[in-house]
Amino acid sequence: MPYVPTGKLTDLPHGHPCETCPVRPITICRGLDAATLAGMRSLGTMQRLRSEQSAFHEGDPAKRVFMVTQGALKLYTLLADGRRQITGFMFPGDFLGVSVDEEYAFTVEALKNTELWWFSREAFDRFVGEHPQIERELYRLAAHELAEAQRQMVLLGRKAAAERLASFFLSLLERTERVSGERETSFDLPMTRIDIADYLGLTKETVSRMLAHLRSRGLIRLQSQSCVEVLDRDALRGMAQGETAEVLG
Amino acid sequence: MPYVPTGKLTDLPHGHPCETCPVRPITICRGLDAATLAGMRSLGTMQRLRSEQSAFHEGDPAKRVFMVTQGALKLYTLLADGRRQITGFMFPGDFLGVSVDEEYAFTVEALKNTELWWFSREAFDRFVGEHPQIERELYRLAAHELAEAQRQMVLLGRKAAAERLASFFLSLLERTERVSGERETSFDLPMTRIDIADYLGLTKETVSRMLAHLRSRGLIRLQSQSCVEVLDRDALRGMAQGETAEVLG
DNA sequence: CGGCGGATTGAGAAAAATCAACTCTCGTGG
DNA sequence: CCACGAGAGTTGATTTTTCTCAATCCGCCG
Repeated sequence: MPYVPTGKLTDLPHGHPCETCPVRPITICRGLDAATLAGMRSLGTMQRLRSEQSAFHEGDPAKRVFMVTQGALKLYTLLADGRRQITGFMFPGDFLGVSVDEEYAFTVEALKNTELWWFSREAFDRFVGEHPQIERELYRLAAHELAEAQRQMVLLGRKAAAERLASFFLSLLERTERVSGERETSFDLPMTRIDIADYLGLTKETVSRMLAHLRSRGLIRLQSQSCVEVLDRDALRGMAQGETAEVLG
Repeated sequence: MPYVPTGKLTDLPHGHPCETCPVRPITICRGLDAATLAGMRSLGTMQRLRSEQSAFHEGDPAKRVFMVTQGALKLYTLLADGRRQITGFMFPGDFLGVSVDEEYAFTVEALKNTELWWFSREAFDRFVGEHPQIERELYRLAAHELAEAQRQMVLLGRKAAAERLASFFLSLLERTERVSGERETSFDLPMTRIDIADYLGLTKETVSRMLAHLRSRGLIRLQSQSCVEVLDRDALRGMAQGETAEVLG
């Protein structure tokens, strides 16, 4: 029976302990067994990034693939006048295999101190050639990414500001649960309000206001500026899915 | 040297004559050679759809994969209250291999009379198992799709209405050129204004207004309601990339 | 020729962006 | 240990963009 990603860690084919992120564009983050990952790592070079340092920039020749082992990163694209769209975040266990173009189509920048491993494209291609089962896995994972990308298109194209934030929070909560393997009621926000805004297609002010709105409705509580507690998960999900006709009330 | 999709038909690895679409989410449309396609077709069943008929609906069990041979289709997702996001269009040569989930995450509906071939997932999996080189090709094509999806996120998250329309038109023009293999100055719009709006995250009225705006600026001309002639390609590209600070002038 | 649906245009409303002021946090140094 | 300051975050007022609602136009098919 073919492996079908469902977003639940327990459904992974090999039970690899690496966690998953709900929001990743060209990143591939799961489904490789420990031996495979060890093999990949033996080809790789470890690199530490301090907060705000970049692994690479949009337009750099795409010579490397990456795997995150610690920390968190954001992926973004800039328009000519500086407008920025964050297309995803990366967390430990996420893999970035941009075997698509000559140049990176986006910039990858650390949200905090981060450790990652990189491999040359050639070494990676050789490795994949020697491990054919990876091929299919990569395809399935890429297809899973595509489904995520579609969800993000729905969010950006059709959801109201409060719905976007609710969706984002739900994704982060579910990711936290996949990592811990337990039911969770709170999660961490390793990114700034501006980063959230640039991911959700909003401004930092709107993010702030919608945060206040979700709070005043009793859906969430801020344990700190970067820790969100979910008080009413069903209502949050309802809002994320656009069930709430009157978003502001 | 690994095959790297660049969007140009001449760069395809096998020179398969099937065309490409600029806008496709989980669709995979190129890179398979004629013999492979013939093999796939021998497994498949031909199906004709009349305009507005669906190949399948969001939530249907995902038992089939598809290949388009004639016509055009739209892929969309609905929110609870009926808001719709079109995540892509499919054209002849496009392949839809949703080997991701138990259920389709979107609806596929014909824009006009359309001919497609479907295969059961099992038959397709078997076929791919017998043709391992397809595996890698599928991964590369999916990665290419992901890059497209990212571009669409930038469009939906950060571009103004006129810029979205300009980007869309440029994509369609470039696709038309890839199909014909020649420089083109006009292209067809097989979808309604509402479809365009739902693809660009706008309303039909805004699409209409921005169309008028591009026209009044001399960037395009409407040969008919569904045929756009590009008069100033550079200006259109400039607008698509967000170079125009004053979008309305 | 008539009518229907798609497309356009206009006026007003709503959502979010922008601009501006202020507050809170947190790290640093006295 | 506490005061300070810088940057992040919040809140408010206003503007802009896009949406919504409504009227009309147009093209196409019967």
